[in-house]
Amino acid sequence: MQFVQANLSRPNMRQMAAWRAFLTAHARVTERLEHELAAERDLPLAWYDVLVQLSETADARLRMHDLARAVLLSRAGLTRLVDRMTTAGFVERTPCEEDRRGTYVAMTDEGRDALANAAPVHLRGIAEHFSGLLCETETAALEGMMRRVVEAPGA
Amino acid sequence: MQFVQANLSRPNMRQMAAWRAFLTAHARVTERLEHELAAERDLPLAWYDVLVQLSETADARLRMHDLARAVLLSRAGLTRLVDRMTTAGFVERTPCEEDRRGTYVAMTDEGRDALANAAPVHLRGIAEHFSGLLCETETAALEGMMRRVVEAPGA
DNA sequence: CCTTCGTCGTTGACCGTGCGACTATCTGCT
DNA sequence: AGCAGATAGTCGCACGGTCAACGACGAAGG
Repeated sequence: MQFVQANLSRPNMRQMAAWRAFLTAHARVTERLEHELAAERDLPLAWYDVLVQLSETADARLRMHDLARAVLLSRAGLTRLVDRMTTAGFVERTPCEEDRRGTYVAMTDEGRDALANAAPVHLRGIAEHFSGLLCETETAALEGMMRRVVEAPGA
Repeated sequence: MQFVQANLSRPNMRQMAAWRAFLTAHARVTERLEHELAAERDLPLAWYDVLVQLSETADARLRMHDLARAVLLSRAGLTRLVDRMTTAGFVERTPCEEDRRGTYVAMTDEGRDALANAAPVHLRGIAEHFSGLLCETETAALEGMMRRVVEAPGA
């Protein structure tokens, strides 16, 4: 295991095969999930993501900046996404008292309903198209690898 | 291993953790690669992808339809991408004699140069941000999992 | 031969995202 | 207190993507 970081110059053939499989797997799965959610609940995946992130906080609200990091979006992109979700009635903006530059995004009851409604579809999709295809050992191994990739000193 | 497909209803906590790690890993890695290639060679990743696909064929040309499938893009999207790459001089369109509806996209010498120039940067990036973080066993395991996901009877 | 249907590639209208610039605000230092 | 620099969120712009519709062409059947 101490030679894991050895080959830093060029991936060999096996490594490239794994890399490509990784890319297409991601593309296929997200595509399937996106389509299912759009077809069965008429909800974009990005919206679902926002609702999930909000639902996992104690008071169902998050600062724009933190929410942007959580949903893998630029702050500018999130501004508009929250705009749309606000007019749809799923979230609302509230000013931040502690830091008057900031804005909280809070989930509305309507948003909570939409999430509760969409969650089963999405979770079933994940199980069907991803988790269900991996045994326990593999799942654990995958999480380890992915965590390492995420936490690598990248940028 | 015969219970792999067992839990098809909802992912458990470990499975969700793996799923999320998978998502963020993909986002982080592609983001890093995209930025590196843009910064060091001023080449979008999508352009690089097209050039790679073309370079891997016998005569360095591909029908629009096939190219679209290869780079995970809609045909409409590819039309515009090829438009831009044509004005940049990296590829050129040639009519298809066998089927006069069709169009071939062929890589130009300039395109070949751009690819040769960009490849080291991109491959180093893959090695540094992905392959290099996985040992041989893990790489093989990952490829197996991803292949299974891709080939699952999805849509 | 001609019709019908499917396929190939392109185009127009529209949508969503990232980047850079900008304002407002906070923080740390003198 | 006052100033410099960092940070939060928004906005204009350009880019790149999808969807629906279209014209051109090929394939199958009468």
